[in-house]
Amino acid sequence: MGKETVTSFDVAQRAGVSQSAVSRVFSPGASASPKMAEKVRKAADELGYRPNVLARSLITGNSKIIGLVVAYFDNQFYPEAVEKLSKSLQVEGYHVLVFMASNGDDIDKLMQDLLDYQVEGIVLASVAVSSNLAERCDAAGVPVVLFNRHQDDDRFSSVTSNNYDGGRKAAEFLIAGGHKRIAHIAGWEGASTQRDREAGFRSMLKEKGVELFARETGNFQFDETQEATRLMFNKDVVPDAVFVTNDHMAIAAMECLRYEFKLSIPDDVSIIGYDDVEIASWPSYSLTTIRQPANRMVDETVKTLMKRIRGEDITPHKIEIESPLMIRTSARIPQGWVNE
Amino acid sequence: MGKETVTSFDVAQRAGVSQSAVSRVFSPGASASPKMAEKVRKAADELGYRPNVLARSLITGNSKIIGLVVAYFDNQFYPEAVEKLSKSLQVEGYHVLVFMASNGDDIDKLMQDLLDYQVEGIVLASVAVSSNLAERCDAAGVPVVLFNRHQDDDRFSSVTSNNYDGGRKAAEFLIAGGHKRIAHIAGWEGASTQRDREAGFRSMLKEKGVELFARETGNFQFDETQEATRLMFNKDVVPDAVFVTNDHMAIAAMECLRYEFKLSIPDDVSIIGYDDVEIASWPSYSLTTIRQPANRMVDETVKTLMKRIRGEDITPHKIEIESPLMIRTSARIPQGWVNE
DNA sequence: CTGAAAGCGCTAACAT
DNA sequence: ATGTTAGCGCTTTCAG
Repeated sequence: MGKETVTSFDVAQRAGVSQSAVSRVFSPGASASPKMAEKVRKAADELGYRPNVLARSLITGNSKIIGLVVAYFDNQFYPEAVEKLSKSLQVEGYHVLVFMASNGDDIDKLMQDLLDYQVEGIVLASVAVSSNLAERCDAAGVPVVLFNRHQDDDRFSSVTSNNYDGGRKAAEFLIAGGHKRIAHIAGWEGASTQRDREAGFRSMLKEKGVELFARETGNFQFDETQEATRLMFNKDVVPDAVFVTNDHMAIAAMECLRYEFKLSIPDDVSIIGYDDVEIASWPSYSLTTIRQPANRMVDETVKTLMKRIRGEDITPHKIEIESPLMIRTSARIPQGWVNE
Repeated sequence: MGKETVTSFDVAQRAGVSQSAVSRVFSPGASASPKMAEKVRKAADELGYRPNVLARSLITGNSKIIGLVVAYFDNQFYPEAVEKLSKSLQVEGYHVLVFMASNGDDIDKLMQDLLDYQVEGIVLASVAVSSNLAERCDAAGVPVVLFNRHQDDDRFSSVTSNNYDGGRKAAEFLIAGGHKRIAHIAGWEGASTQRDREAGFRSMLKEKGVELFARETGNFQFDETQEATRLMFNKDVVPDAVFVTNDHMAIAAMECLRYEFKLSIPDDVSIIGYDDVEIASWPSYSLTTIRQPANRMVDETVKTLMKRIRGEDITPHKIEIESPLMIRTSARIPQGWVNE
């Protein structure tokens, strides 16, 4: 086990130049003669020198690291998004420091830890945070973007799909399909996505004069969703359609409906989800769902972050991405339906 | 947007003590009188002071960050593992800096970047690395553990399941089930997991005097696996059982077999996977598979890393975790089969 | 274009 | 137990 650190000083010595010359050669906007650069590069290679990013950031203030807080990977939407996010950030020269928020963790504390690492930006995936922390991030000049959530706090940017509209589309499709007993299985009500999707869903129902037939909560959890499904279908009269708040939960419901209740989808009951995760398109589910475009959401997240880091655009934005209905076969297709 | 950094110096001033006193109060094994600690804490709180981890690490040499390189999240096994890994490391006071290796990326370069961040350890999930890099990590005193892969290079620790044995179990189960045309769909052959699982599988086949009926490659990819499946089943005589190298691919194969070939599982063909990801247990698949215990693998990874970081145990180890057969219904269950 | 010198925020001897 | 003094490895004025 070796631990001899090769410093810019060592390189300077070997190349017969000053230490600051070495620094220049390894800095982006450097001014060094080709000859010098050559000498230095050679010496560096021979010694196996590489600049210490941490030392650099201490002085420049640019750690080149972005903090990411994410609650869980069960819902496939998140690993998908995180993979894309990480890759996008990498091409910008940034890297992601991950904080997994275990259930019941103090998010504020996590974010403090994050700030201690001198992150240049923070993305919060599916977690909310106190306004006290918002304050601190603001004070530290660290931009925060909420991914797939939004909060009223004006200090945060957020990137979501148009959840309200998505909810409306789900309702419209189900109603047009001639369903008479339309139900909803909800996620955790503290989440803005849940509230917005449901609000949109209900607004369309109302507009068409349709009453919500039943409602249960699955809390974004697979098991709890199955429990909710049982509650909903252990009745004399059961729904003929259900809008489930996300695909992960929708699939839980489908498994339960098919294998415990022996119901046929969509003949006995139509299911609509939200997200359009990879799994949704597998033939076993062929889930009709509202597509939440992870790619575009990530692009906007990165763009927002970079702008704010570069100080180009200081004001937080709430970005909403359009989410199309992906028609597959888990929900009855209305006669003559023409998708917008 | 503020950016006034509060330093230990500011706190010292306000508390009327020396700067090093502040440092001591915020250091683990500090020696500070209760009174002093009190004063300092108060001043720190009022100013919103928090130690700069990067500055600290510059001097202590402990960045408290672990580098993670991971290739993809498509295979659910990885997000599961990464979530657990991140959480475990967090309780040890470490955090994970993620590098996503896009296909075709130069892993060596990625690892160099990682080293530039002064990571204290590196875990490589499903990627291999040149011995040149092994050299550098060794020189830098940074322990590397291969997760779910192994390499012959002695400088790396590795944590895998007992893939060879797992392959044997799969074959044994299929043979005992009376299958006559046993096939294999392989992953990328550069991966040790693939080689080991297949080697074990074949060794048991041989032992029982059974010939491998067919073999195709799915390259760990969903689509390619479906292509491989088509190749294999667009024949007059087709397999009556197939061992697929991992669950992710096994599910791809099942989708193809059921919905394109209208085959019944396990009546027409038995399927065995490997990993036991969450999805495998869903009723739609009820996949018989070799369980690769992510929990234990992560525990061993963290343990190995911590030991080496603390300098307690310098020698790299190759750890193999036992992997039990999870019997579900995707493969015919042999008459009177008794699981070990 | 290059070198000398200062200092980023902190910890760790070394004194007291 | 506390303060003083050196740096960690680097970037960045400032002279030359």
